[in-house]
Amino acid sequence: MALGKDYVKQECSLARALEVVGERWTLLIVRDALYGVRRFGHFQTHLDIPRAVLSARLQSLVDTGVLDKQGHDYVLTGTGRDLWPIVHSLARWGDRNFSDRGPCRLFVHIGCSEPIDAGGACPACGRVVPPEELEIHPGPGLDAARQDPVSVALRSPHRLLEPVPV
Amino acid sequence: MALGKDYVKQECSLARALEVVGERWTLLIVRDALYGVRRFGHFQTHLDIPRAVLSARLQSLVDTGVLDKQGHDYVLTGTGRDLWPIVHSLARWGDRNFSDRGPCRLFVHIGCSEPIDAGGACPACGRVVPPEELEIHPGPGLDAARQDPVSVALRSPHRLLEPVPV
DNA sequence: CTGTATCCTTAAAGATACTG
DNA sequence: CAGTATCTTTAAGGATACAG
Repeated sequence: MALGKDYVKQECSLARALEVVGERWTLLIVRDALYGVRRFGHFQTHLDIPRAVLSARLQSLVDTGVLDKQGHDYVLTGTGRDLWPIVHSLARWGDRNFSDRGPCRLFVHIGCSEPIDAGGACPACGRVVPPEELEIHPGPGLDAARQDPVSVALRSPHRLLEPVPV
Repeated sequence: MALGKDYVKQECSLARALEVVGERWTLLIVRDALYGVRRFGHFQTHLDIPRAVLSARLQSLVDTGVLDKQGHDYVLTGTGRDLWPIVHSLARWGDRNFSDRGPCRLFVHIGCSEPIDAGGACPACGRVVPPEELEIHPGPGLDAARQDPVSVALRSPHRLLEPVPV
């Protein structure tokens, strides 16, 4: 993010985190990765991001240890997967405050068949559920007349292996 | 953030949230506000941000309903206070993954005298504790030789009413 | 003290074409 | 398919001065 000399000195945890995931596009890339996207071209199709920018972001995420590059696949590390509750909470915050129709998508813990809460935890089992144990369903925030390409294309996020037409 | 035309169409909750708080500086400003900062000059001193940029960010946060301008004070709305667990989780993520000495600051629920967990909840009472009920203590991630100006200047974040020398 | 306005410099975004 | 390279435009950062 290049916040500049002063933030490093400030010894602020939040600033340090934002140096890693605070740049434009970065958290959207991480979200896609949490949904199971691994390939350059699939990120590109989904996000409609300039290739040069995507290249730089992926490189940076590899450098900081959020992604690991395995052949042509970018796969989340533990550090990266650890971002899931944050990504989820932020999306829910967006829903609560800037959507007049509620969430665009609903996440159901496959094991318990319960929708997870705003913090990403399953009310039934109490755990923060990682994305690979979730089913995605279209929510009321989506245009009802339109099918949701994401939730239609897959039930579990980790079946999102092909680029989905948006 | 001006992510561009496509994100709005994408009906993505996360993208919408990032349009509001995803720009550079914005989340740092929100964090300061959560710590009790309200005045233009205090944000400016703390963050060492150009006045023009700070002015634009504050205006934008007021426009989106994260802050409310009351006279010369910028005070968090419910929407803004609602960002606390997210800001806290992100900072903890930064600590866990990018600090070799642990968190820079520790947050203790005043009522229960218990440090809150990574999600911002108090282990004793189970609630997600809002910042005004927290005491800040310097953590091991801080340079031990240096006093932490934030935790020295105040015990509760909401006593951070004066600009603190950094 | 709280901003706005100006000017300059740098960096990032976007579009497009090209290579392994 | 997975990127690089180049070019243009736009936005942001930093310094400074000025007004309410």
